[in-house]
Amino acid sequence: MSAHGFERHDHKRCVATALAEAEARATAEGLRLTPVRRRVLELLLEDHRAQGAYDILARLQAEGLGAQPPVAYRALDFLTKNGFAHRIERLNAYVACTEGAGEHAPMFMICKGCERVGEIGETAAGAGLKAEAAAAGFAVERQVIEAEGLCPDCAGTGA
Amino acid sequence: MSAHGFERHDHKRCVATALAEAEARATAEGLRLTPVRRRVLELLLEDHRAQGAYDILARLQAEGLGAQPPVAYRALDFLTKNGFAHRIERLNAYVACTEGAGEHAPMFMICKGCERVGEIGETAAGAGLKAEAAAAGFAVERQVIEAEGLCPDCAGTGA
DNA sequence: GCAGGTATTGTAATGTTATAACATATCTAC
DNA sequence: GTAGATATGTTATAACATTACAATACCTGC
Ligand SMILES: [Zn+2]
Ligand SMILES: [Zn+2]
Ligand SMILES: [Zn+2]
Ligand SMILES: [Zn+2]
Repeated sequence: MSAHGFERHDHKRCVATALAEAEARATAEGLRLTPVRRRVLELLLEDHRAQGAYDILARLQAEGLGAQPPVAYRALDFLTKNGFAHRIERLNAYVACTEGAGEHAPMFMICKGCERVGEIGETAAGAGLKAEAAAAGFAVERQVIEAEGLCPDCAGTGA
Repeated sequence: MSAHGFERHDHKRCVATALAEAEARATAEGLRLTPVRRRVLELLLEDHRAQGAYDILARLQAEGLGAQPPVAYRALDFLTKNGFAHRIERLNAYVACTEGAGEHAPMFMICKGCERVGEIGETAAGAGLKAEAAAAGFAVERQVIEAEGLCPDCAGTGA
């Protein structure tokens, strides 16, 4: 089931799976999923909305896990560098990864109605981008593919 | 000459053409290309690098054209809304459009070596994005497609 | 177990990007 | 020339991000 995050689903299971996979991969690859990092991942997993670094920071502060911006940014850097989360450039915010595997260059769909962000792992858009870049002799190191609009639910309600 | 901005070219002509087209389109569509807006467009056209709002603001200040952030942001908003310039989300910065026509959803190639930004008007990436979104029932209003890496010149030098 | 190096966290200060809100001026249409 | 719309001037503040350095935790070899 190609979960892009908008369809109805058992989100508790969704969270549990993601967390378990993260733990497993961290162990396998010798990554240290420390308390702050793990907690930030949990916070991002709470729903499929993107959260800003300062939203995360506020939560950490409330829990006594860190008081200054670098605490949040460092955890988010760790999570994004290792593919547990992604940064949404359009929003200057972060979402938990819903595609599990390590390296990937996904595309995102950002709903202006409900603020959810859907992820698609490998896309025609990504392939197209690589092809265009190659044709121009451009060597791609990182790519950003984001669509902003209305998710199926929100488009239906005319919102 | 599908100018993506990286190839060698007569940049004076490049600027003159863009400016003339902007004037023409502004007149045709009843848009007001005021002194500040026109000057900001000129500043963006100076080269094919992206410039931050505060870079622009500094230039305006030096020229006595405006002293506060909103002056720069408003001009940039006008230019981007009307397709004379584009915002590069990855850089929180702005480039002049090199594709002339009105509505378009381009992709950008951001060089980490020389900081130039190349634009491609309509791309396979854009088409792919639309297709993926449609398949997911997502209604796209705006899209962001940006590749970061090395341009042909910079990739050659191993930089 | 303990020294020494590496990775992580704590904290203060600061830098950068962006907007809200409201006053004033300019343009356009009638 | 007056009214309404559009654009600009200005203050203040919000939102996002990093630098720099100190302290601690952790691993690893001995
Ligand atoms: Zn879920
Ligand atoms: Zn939605
Ligand atoms: Zn040029
Ligand atoms: Zn370059």
